Amino acid sequence: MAGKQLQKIFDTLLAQYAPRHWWPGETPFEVCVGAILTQNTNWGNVEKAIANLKTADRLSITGIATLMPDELAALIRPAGYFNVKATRLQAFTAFVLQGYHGSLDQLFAEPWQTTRHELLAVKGIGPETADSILLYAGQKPSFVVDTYTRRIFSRLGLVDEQFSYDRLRDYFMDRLPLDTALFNEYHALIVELGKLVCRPKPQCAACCLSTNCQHYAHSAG
DNA sequence: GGCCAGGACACCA
DNA sequence: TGGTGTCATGGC
Repeated sequence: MAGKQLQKIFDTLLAQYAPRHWWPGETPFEVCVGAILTQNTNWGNVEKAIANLKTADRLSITGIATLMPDELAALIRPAGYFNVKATRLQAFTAFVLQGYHGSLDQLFAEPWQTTRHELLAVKGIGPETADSILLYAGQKPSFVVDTYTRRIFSRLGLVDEQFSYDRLRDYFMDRLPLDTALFNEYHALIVELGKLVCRPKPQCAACCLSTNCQHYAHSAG
């Protein structure tokens, strides 16, 4: 029943916005970098940081791992929190180098639940970042929950806004088939809707649910 | 000039 | 276990 509801919401979003073809990133490693850099940051800023890494020919596991922390921080400065994220990027590259000989293919060859557990043990990789890496870089069926997911589905009355990350994630994974393509598109569509209409402090519940809301033009800027 | 953006972590009660 | 402060740039 609830699964059908989630499927219907997905179908509605897909009809409204069309496939989003996520994640923006030319390689799995670029997706991993983007997942870390986008933490609490506008994607446009992340693109600038990634462009800097490409220009410096440092968008690779060893390229990032062998930079001095302050040099890496300077390159990713546009993404914000650059000192914190430089540490996190190097923690991730060290993890892949030490545990998997620098090979993402080897990392993703494990059972993905094991990979998730290991990713969460890397300092600076929380649940959303781990799930983004698994889903969009590793093509594993791990549903990604983000701020928009929480806002939208709590305002729809389907979940409690106070749900933990894992409980919210379980809500989707217990009700949808473990389908990588479905999870990929579902999260992308949620973000698309969220960016357009889901403001942190809506004037009414419809502000995050439909572009037809009378407040939409105002709240969406 | 303030708000917001595709979080995570340390610290404290 | 839950709440709060910190990390920071750039667009609107």
